Amino acid sequence: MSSNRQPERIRPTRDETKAKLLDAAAVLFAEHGIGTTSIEDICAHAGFSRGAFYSSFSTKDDIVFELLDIHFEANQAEGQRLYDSSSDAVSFIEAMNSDERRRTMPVDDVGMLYMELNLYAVRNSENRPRLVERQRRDFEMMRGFVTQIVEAEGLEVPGEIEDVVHLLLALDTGLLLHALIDPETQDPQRWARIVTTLHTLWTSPSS
Amino acid sequence: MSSNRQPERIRPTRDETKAKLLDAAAVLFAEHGIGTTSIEDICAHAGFSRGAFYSSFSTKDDIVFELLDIHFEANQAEGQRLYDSSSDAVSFIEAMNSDERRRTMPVDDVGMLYMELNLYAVRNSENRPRLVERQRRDFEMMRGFVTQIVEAEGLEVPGEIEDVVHLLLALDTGLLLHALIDPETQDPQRWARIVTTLHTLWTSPSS
DNA sequence: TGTACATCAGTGAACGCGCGTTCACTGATGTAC
DNA sequence: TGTACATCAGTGAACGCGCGTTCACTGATGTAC
Repeated sequence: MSSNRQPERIRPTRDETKAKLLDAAAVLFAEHGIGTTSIEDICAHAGFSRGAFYSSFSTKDDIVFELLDIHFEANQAEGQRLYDSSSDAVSFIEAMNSDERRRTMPVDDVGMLYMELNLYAVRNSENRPRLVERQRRDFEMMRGFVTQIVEAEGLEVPGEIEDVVHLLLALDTGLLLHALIDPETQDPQRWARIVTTLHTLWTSPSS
Repeated sequence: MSSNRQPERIRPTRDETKAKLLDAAAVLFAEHGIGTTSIEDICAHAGFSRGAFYSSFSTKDDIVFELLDIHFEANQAEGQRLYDSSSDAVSFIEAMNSDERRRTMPVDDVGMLYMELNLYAVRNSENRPRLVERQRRDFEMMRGFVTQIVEAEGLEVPGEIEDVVHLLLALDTGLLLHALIDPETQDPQRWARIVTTLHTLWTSPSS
C-alpha cells in the first residue's frame, strides 16, 4: 500500500493544516457564532495547538475574511454554473433549489455561516469595502441572469429591472434569516415556490 | 419657574436612569454592534458609572433582551395602527413607507439595531424561544393584514397565502440587511415600489 | 418648618477570567556532501 | 544509501488587556418626630 520510496509523512503539509483550520472555523462559526468561537476552540477542533493558527493566519479577522472570500467565490461560481446548465428560468429555479446546492461547504448550516460572516463584516468598518464589493458582484450576476431571461422569454418588466433583482436577492436573504431564527417554520421548497409564482405572474399578464 | 414646594431634584429617578441607559444602549448597539459595546461605554454615554447599570439590570443580556422587547412591541403596535388607519392596501403601503415610521426609537439606524438584536438572540440558545415567539407574532399580524386585504379586494391568491406573507416579511428583512451592508445602493422608496408592483400584478391578472 | 435617622440609588476601585497574541523551544522535513 | 546540518511548522507556557461583575462606600431622598 503505502510502500512509497518517500518516508511516511508524520506532520501534515502547511496547506493541509491551513485547510483543516479553515474547515474547523467554518463549522464552529456556523454553530456558535464568530464572537463566541475562540482560536483555542478552532485549533482544538482541528487537532492543533494555538501556535499552529498563527503560523497560517496573522489574526482572527484574517481567517474570518479568508472564509468569507472562499464562501463567496464558491457561491458565485456555482450560481454561474447552474445558470449556464439551465435551459430556461424554470429549470434554473429548480437547479437552485436542489439539495446538491447545499454541499458547497463542509458545514451543515451554510446559512448561519453566511449570515455570521456578513454581519461580522458589516461591523468591521475596516473591511466593509470588501463586503460591499462582493454584494455588488452578487447583484451584477443576478442582474445578468434576469436580463437574459427577460429577453429570452420576451417578458415585459413591470417597473425597473433593478427592483426585480433587489427583490430576488432580498427574498433569498430574508428567508434565510427567518429560517435561522425559527427552523421549524422553515420549508425548503418555499423559495422555489415563491419565485416560480412570481415568474408565472410575470409571464402571463395579458396587458 | 421651578419654585415648587419640593426641593430641586439632584439625583434622577430610578426610572429616568434606566431609560437613559436603555437609550444609550440602543444608540451604541446600533452604531458599533452589541459585542463591541461595553457596559462601561453604555454608562459613560448615559452619564453614569458602571454600578448604576447593575442597579437597573442584572446582566448584559438583560438589557439586550429588554431592548428587543421594547423594540418589538413598538413595531407591532405601530404596524397595527398604520393598518387600522389605512383604507386600502395602497394607502397602507404608503403609510408603511412614510418617514414618520422611522421615528419609533431614539436611534437613527433602527435597522442596524433590529438586526443586531435579532442576530444576538439567534445565537443565544437560552433566549431563542422568545425570539421565535416574536417572529411568529409578526407573521400572524402580517397574515391578518394580507388575508383581510385579499378578501376586501376580492383577489385570488396564486399559491398559498402563507407564501405571500413569507415573501413580504423576507423582502423587508432582506432589503434591510442589504442596505446595512451597502447604504449607497439603498433607495428608501424601493420597498414601497416593489410591494406596489406585486400588489398590481396580483390585482390585474385576467385569469 | 426643622432635625435625626434609615434607606438605597449610584460611585468607582478592585477582582477574575477568557481570550488574542507572543515567543523560546522542539523535532520532522529537506538538502548537501 | 547514509550522515550532518539548516529550516521552519507546530508546541504550549506565559503575557497582557479588556471587560463583566462585585462590593464597601457615600450622599441624596424620604420619613418620623
